[in-house]
Amino acid sequence: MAGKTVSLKVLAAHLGLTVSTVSRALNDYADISPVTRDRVRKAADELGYSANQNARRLSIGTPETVCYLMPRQIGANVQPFVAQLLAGLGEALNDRNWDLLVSQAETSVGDMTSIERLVRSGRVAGIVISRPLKNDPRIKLLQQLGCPFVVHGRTANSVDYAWYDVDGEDAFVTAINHLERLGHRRIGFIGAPLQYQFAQERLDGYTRGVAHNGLSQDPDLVQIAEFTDDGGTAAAGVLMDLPNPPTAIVCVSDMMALGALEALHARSLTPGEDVSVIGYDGLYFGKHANPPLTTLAQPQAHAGRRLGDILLSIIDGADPIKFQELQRAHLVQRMTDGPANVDAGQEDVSVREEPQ
Amino acid sequence: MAGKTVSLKVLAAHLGLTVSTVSRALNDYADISPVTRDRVRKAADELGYSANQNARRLSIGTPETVCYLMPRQIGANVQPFVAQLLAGLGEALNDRNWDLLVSQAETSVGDMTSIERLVRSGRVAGIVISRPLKNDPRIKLLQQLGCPFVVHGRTANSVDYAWYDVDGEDAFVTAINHLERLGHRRIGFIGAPLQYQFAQERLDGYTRGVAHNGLSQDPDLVQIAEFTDDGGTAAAGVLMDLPNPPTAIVCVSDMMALGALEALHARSLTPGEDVSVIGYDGLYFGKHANPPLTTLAQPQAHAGRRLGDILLSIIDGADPIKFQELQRAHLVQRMTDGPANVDAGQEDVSVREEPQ
DNA sequence: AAAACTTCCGAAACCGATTTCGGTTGCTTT
DNA sequence: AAAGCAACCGAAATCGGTTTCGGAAGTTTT
Repeated sequence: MAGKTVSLKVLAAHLGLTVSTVSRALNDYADISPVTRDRVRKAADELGYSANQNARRLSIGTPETVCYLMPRQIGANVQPFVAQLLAGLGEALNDRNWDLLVSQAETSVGDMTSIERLVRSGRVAGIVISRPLKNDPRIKLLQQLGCPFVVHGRTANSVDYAWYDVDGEDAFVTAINHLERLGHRRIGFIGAPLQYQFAQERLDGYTRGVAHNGLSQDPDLVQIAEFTDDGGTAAAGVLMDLPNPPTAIVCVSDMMALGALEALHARSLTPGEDVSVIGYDGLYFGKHANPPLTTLAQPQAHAGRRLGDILLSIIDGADPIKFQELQRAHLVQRMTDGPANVDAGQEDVSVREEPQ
Repeated sequence: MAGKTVSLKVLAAHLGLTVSTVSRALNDYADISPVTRDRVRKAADELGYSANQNARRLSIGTPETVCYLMPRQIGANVQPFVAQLLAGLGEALNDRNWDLLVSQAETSVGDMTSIERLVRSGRVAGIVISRPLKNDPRIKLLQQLGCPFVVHGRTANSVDYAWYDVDGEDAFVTAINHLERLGHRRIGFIGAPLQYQFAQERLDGYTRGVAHNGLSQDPDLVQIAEFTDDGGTAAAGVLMDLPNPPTAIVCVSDMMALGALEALHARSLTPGEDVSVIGYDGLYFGKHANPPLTTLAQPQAHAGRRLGDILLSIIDGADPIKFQELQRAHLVQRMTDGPANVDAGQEDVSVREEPQ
């Protein structure tokens, strides 16, 4: 049971049949008698036969494999969502016994050449890409190659391909509305470089929410920084050192929000009391932040599964533009949102509600 | 340039050569004249030819692919290290143009059958598995199958296969020594279920460190709980409600340590002052915990790269038992370790050193 | 100028499956 | 009993490459 790999040929010899008969028996062809079919099945089990996939896929003409293109690290950042996404993707593929390949390139031109090779060499039948740029060249390439794909996120012009995204703009409108109800009139925004579409969307949401509620549109309230916790710290520092600092800050990511909290601590301001902070991502760790971070959570577990299903549908011939799914983020209230404190910037801890 | 896939045959026809000549030209055979070689190369580029990998690998007899077996979620836990590990693995494989497959199974018997299929169907030339059980059946299976593999972590008996691990036992001795120097005499241990070998190792380190330093060996100081933050909270609760609670706690993971911090807060104890807490993993997020978590960090980025290199060496024929690499964890001091406070359990915030 | 080498390329087997097509059996029709 | 019809299986082509082997040119040796 250990030794040599058992091919269709040796299995056939073992049974006194030909390879074609054995193959058809294993693949449930109608012209094989039930008794030989069962006999073949049994022998295959005993000998531990499993069809060579390279041969099989060469023959049937599809690699039965899709590829997830891992996003490069942005900054020194980890990507905690990758594991969950892969789990969901794998689940969708497992139902068909397809394989999941992961690929990553150092550079963005590396991405381009590696996509082209993956497709041209017949290794993958479809590709999932994450976190596209505003105008992402990979999408045009995939379209030119005629390779089925689905995007986790969107680009600026997202009409002619399949994507699954969380509505960042809507989420930020929600956040602004929430803060407005808490009495905030000057709300700061900490953003990421606008080459990423998600960064633009969330800024759009902020802008719309602020305008819609008639809040301050002071351009100084918008701070773009490096997409890391340190970036968040720096941006929050700028905001709080403004002559007229905001009473609340929304951040494009939890990581940046965590950084922002540090800036508040450094100024002896209490998040959620002196200044409200809302992050984005719903990272589990935010629960243990100081204080626990209020955030806009996305249903990550679901994303992988859906991306897989969508991609398989497209490979099966469905029209890509039928798959443009927008999920809503939902507000997870923890401890960093609270009523506006108009004295922010001055120490005023008398309004704390928590006992002890 | 978009349309049909260009095979060796059409490339040969385009050039007026035979497939065998073209193939040998592309593979640098000596019996092809430099001029035709260059001519072939150029045409291949222009037509965007890329050898079909299923055909190629069938022919050369190796899948040129390795598989990473994703660990199942333990508890409701995320696995932030997976992305980094995959990045390192991919890097090692990229050097040879090999592919990286990821696979995951719901159950542990699912793991067994999926390993067997992956190997028997010739899809992978080697496998990486993470976080083995004390006595992990997957290892025996892989050995029986004759499939090259390397383990990220170790089992109880780890003499006859390749592994890469961080020395959890040594790390916990280090932690205990550190706490002893800070004056702690009663140190609690929050562990995970001992079916995982890493859980046993870290407990062993704790036991050895405590014995070596002549500290309290009260069995009540050892608490095993679910491998989640809530498990950590529960275990820390038990410890602190002891008649004679510890002045410090070491935890088998950062996640459990974060949970432990919650238990301390609930009792109005200040981590790092009233009770010291040391985690394990070096999660980046610990930096933003309340307060920032002191931890034993492991060099995760390195792990993937090494695992990939080791596996490739074994596939090349190297002896697996030559690759048994033990990395050291190092203490990252943040804010949750401090001098022993013998009044722990009673509220005493007068010794805080931090201003404001 | 014939023999002996090189140099370079084509023919064909092979990797391990799938799938079409055709040909035996054995059994039912008249 | 001859013809017709299922049911069942084998032969062979095919997928797209790699690799061995042999042979036709062109060059050098005698």
